[in-house]
Amino acid sequence: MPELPDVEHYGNYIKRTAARKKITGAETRNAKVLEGVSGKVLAKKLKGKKFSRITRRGKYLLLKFAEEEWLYMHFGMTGDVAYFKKDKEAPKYARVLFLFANGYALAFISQRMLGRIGTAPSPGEFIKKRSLGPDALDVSPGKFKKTLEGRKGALKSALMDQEKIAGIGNIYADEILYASRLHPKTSLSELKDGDIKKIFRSMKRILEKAAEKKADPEKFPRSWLIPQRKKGGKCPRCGNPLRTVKVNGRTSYFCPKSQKRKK
DNA sequence: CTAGATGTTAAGGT
DNA sequence: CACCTTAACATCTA
Repeated sequence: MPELPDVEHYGNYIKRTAARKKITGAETRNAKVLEGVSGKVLAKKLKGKKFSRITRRGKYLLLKFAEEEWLYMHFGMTGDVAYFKKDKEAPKYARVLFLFANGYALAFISQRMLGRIGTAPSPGEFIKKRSLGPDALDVSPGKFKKTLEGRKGALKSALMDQEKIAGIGNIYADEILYASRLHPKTSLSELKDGDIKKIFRSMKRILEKAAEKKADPEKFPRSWLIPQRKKGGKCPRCGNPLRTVKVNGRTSYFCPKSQKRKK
């Protein structure tokens, strides 16, 4: 479930497991997830290095392993990381294993193989190349307002546009809209300043709380939409069945009672 | 068996 | 340029 809170959690996990361990190599089991680098070159680059710094921008995790050398990870629609003892069997769908001198390995897991791994000279260069917007947890209220103001299209599409704000996907966009009591098809042009403030505050609160709960929906407040975000789900506020509508080509869940369309 | 699932990108169009 | 839609990617599950 890799949106911002999930990736934040993976980064924290690596910080307390694989970080600062001496790397002895990398085992690529599915080269499909590699971008711009071969398994052989990746292993050679990493050998003898350590992941010395870990940072995140939106849904991308960036790991420093040398001067001007960073590894980036993106998880696509499904993904995880797992640190395990190498004499044990690797987790299912482990596509790349980073091997350490202590006998452990870090698995990059990608069931649907939509995840990607590559290298970049620095987070700054990487962000520029991908045109990533500010991280959703970092963006200031002023910048947020400017990003949404005077534009066309659906609010939800803008929230999910990684070049505008990085980190929000379909699931958390629904949660933010639910908290803001806005219909998923609300367009940017009908938003008032008060709405933008409300959306901003909901966004920060939700992403922070979700990251704190390690992106585990079972630990989310029961007032949230996500645990009910499934067929037959009910609105935690009023108990009525949630409805769905397509926005941006993706399914949106919402409460028809509290998220009415203004226009 | 079929449709849809947390994402991104390309290609085409308005 | 800004924005929209559709398809594709590979795999699993309802």
